[in-house]
Amino acid sequence: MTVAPALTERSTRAAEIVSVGRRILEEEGADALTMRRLAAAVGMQAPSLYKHFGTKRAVEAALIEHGLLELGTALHTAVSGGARRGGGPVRRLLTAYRAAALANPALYRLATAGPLPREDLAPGLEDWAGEPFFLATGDPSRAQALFAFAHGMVVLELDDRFMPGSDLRPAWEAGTRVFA
Amino acid sequence: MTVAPALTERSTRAAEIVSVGRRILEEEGADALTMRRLAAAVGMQAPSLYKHFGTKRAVEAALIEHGLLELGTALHTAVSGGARRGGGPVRRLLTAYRAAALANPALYRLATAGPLPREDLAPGLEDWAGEPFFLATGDPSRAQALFAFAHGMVVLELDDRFMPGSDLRPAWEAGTRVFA
DNA sequence: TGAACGAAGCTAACACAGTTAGCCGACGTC
DNA sequence: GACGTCGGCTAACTGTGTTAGCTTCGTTCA
Repeated sequence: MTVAPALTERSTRAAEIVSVGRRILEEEGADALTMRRLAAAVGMQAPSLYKHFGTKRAVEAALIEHGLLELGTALHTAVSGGARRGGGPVRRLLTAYRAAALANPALYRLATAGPLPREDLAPGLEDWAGEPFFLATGDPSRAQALFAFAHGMVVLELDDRFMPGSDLRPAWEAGTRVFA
Repeated sequence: MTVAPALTERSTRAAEIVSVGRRILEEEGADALTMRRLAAAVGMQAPSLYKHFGTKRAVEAALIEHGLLELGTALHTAVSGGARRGGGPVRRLLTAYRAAALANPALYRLATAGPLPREDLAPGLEDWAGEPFFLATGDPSRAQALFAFAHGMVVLELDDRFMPGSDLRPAWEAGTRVFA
């Protein structure tokens, strides 16, 4: 369970579409990820996209795979990185989680908010990406609670839901202390 | 700060629109809350809605006010409800939070996910609704962390993001113990 | 009493979203 | 050489939020 699952295989053209889609997502935000916009960026007309992906959700599912893979990679290395790095596993996990999420906000939201198209995802990927929470806590329920805290912090920060201008490091610190 | 702020005043027609909108939201979900659908339900054409609300976001802001008011009310009574009820303030707060959120999932999401149109909200409402987290913890950073945990749990549960079929009570219990 | 005016409805229309139908050229295979 | 699939195209449909412009009704004011 410690090696990342392989992503769904795609033709080179499909892979190119996903890659361009990701660039749009990061550079222009989720609203810009439109079938027409995506098609134009890859050099075709919108309906032609449907020769490669059955629906927009399927394109998003491919992007979600990349998001989960990167997030999972960051969390696994953080948790398994031994005593060399500072703090216990919970602290390292939370630090890595926040950094990975804020590095690609749009991809993070796509991958973690809204319903998950599990049938379009590489098998085992979701479990693998979430495994570090169990590794850091040693208990399924605590893992879920810790995941909820981390996701809540990130999503509330991205949505600017905390009091405007408040420094969030103490809140992360409070959560870290409480869960460690 | 302990009495709920007054909501934005509205004409009777505008109030009716909001009330109908809320019914649609709860009975048919967020996707069904369409300007045409809403207008039809209230007995008019879609463009006529713009005589009462400048934009769909404004209608949603009115609904958000109701959501924040109800959520805040539930949290305040939970926190201020003395030793009569079981557990400490954190436990009572989290229990009330989950119950209020799951009672009206669509309204909860509208009120807590995505960017908040603060300029369209009754002044003080947001602060007041979030105050119970401070009252239960006595510390701003712990309050933010606890809020993040609660919101994360609810939103992940609503999005069915936990392993399918998992009982979430232990996770809530773990969070409760950790923050109490 | 009548003129003026604002509030609140209407229809028509626009731009843009995802998506479908149907056509067509290039390519590989029997 | 025929055939079929792959991957592109255009045209078009439905549904979204929203705007422009017209009308109608009730109120107000000279």
